[in-house]
Amino acid sequence: MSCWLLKSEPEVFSIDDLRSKRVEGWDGVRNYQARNYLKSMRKGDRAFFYHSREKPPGIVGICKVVRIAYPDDTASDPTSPHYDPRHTAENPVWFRVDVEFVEKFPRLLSLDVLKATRGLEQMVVTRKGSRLSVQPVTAKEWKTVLKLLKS
DNA sequence: GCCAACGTTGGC
DNA sequence: GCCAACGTTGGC
Repeated sequence: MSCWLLKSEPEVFSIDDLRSKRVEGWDGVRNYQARNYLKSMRKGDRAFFYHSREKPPGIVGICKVVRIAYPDDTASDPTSPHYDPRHTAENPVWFRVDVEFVEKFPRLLSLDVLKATRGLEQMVVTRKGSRLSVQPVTAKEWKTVLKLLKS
């Protein structure tokens, strides 16, 4: 089982939105590297839910993959901000997975804290200029982050 | 809201 | 296939 980190602007889609919907398609990803990570996700994989463009940004909870990658229809919708004419039913370019709410942390683990935590120096999200919205997380990093909740 | 860092596009 | 110009992301 792999671990991931999914970024979302809470103004657009927050952990609370996921909690009330229970399951939601993680759509709108329009970056090839992020898409490739989406496609390598397996059912049951867990992901940190990260709020970006927040004050402060950070990890707010956990969700899990309940459906593996399938075509992201928002790419076929001309009215969608994520529309891409190259994407067709025959040749889908963009994909999404479905994620289910697992838990919301009692407090946010801020990016500042993550950056200052020993063992998370190599974590993708703590690296400068890291814009990837779907990121792999190592098992070790996953445990280190969870430990922060107990401190 | 600014802008650095990054990804993509397209002229050549 | 290089790389300048452009668009976007996201911390600050």
